Amino acid sequence: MDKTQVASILEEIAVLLELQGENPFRANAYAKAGRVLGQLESNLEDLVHDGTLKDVPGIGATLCEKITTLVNTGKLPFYEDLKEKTPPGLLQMLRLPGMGPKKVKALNDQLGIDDLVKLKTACEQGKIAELKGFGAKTQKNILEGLAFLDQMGTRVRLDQALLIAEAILAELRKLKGVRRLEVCGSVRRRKETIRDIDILVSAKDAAPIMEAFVALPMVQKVIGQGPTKSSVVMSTIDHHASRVLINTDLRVVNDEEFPFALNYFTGSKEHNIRLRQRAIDRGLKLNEYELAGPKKRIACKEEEDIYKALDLAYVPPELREDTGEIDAAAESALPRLIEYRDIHGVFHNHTNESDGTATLEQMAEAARKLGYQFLGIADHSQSLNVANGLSIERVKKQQKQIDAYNARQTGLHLFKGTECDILIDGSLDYPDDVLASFDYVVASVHTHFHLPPEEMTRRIVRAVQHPKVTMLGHATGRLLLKRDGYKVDLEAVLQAAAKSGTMIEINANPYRLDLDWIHCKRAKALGVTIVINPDAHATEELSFTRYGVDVARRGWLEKGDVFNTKTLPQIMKELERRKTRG
DNA sequence: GCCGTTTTCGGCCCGACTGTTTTCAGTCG
Repeated sequence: MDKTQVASILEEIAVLLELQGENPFRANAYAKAGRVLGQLESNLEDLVHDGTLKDVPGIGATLCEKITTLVNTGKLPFYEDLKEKTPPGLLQMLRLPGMGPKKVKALNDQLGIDDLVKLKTACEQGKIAELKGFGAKTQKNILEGLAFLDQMGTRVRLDQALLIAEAILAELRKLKGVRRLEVCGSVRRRKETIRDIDILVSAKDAAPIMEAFVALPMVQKVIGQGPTKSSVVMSTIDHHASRVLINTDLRVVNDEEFPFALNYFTGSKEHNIRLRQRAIDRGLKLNEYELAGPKKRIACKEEEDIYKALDLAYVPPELREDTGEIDAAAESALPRLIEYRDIHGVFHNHTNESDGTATLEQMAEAARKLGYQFLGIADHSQSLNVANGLSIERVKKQQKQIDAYNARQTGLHLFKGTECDILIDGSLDYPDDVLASFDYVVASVHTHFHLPPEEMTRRIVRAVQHPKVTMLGHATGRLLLKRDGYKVDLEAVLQAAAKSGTMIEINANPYRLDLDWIHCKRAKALGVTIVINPDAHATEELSFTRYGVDVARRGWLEKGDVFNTKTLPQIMKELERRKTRG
């Protein structure tokens, strides 16, 4: 059983324990261990086998033993028993806003309610309002929540959250009295999926801001409205015409408090706990309103000042995941993170010759307008019929078209590429002489997703080792919130890439964001070069690149770690070198 | 269940808001 599966079981155990009425701190220990495992860079199997698992912070003797059992046998009797004891309907009930483990347990114990249907009936019969600790309002809220549950997804993608967050900021910015404003939380940290949006505003008078916020046209439902905090459900239609619903909180503080609140609400929780501990070690107190010693406050105008006051270099939001950033900040060893403006062009893009919507000319013009020095054209290869993959004849025709374009000297250079399918056995979809006609080759898996992990790993490693392969496309094939990646031993893939000098792509399509940020650090440590590609199928999708830069930043990558930060002459030289090598 | 350069027991972030209550528990982030 792999890391992700173990992590999700631990988090499920935490919920089940809470529903049993267990000590919440015990439950939290499982949840925390789950999160820690989810962020582990190294292979869980390795930690288990060399006995270093218990050295991972948050994992003690008991959890070490349970995790070991899970990894080795794929089962855990403790977990099975817990699941046996807990009706699955209780977990559904927890999804209702305002319903936590205590209330669910009370309903189950006192009324025997163990699923959403029974809950709805009890509400309609007025039985909930009669219970101690419940009332008419709670009963009504449950009914409203039940009606809402069907349309309410749990998380949304980063691009969807940013669409809403940026629209809200634009509206709030217009209001009189607003001094500073910022989106906080996981959106500011640029996590790949988002559960809720946190907006922070500083103003002298909070009330009018609150009023305007809950009256925004995107607001579908007001969950709560207090003097300094409001909570609503926002609704909008995204670029692909699908409805997006997301919880959004607004906090209003005064301007002196703004940097502290900004820091606090940006999180992550684990990062905040470390910061607060560091404050305590210095005889200070840090919370969302102030950094203070026993006698007086330490003035901080900006968020940077808080880190400075704690003898730390400023930690960019993307790094605040408690994966060593505080120690690095203390030693002035933080990376100088890559920025969007460092990118001079991208390699993995499609035209209407395969499954894109724009012509080669249109894609080139869009890239030129973005200020890129180059654009790589990488349409699908011959066997991928569903995506109108290019026959060898059509490849030759497209390459002539590219030569003709480059001869015109528009200021943008087009590279001849292909997104070449990795066939089931790890061989490539064009013969070597055709592969040699491209400037570069992106190799990707698009078929046979369900191979056994060993076979999938062998397949991808073989492709990575192929001398004509320049870079590996979307390493796991995941589609966020839709489809898990194929089962592959990424460590083996990264090691193979390091050895053969093959690059690994961060696919910046917001559905993918694959390679995941977690693996970027490991790739860097192994000396693998990363390349950020939008996988654009339309001119406007070239802008996906920004999300790939976000992933790279979360993965501690610097300009020098990413191939497409190099200038056109440098890239031409490097691609030429690779061609003559193979 | 985890953790410890004050502790091997007794903490574990803590404040805002809601709804139920006459002082507070539960939920959420």
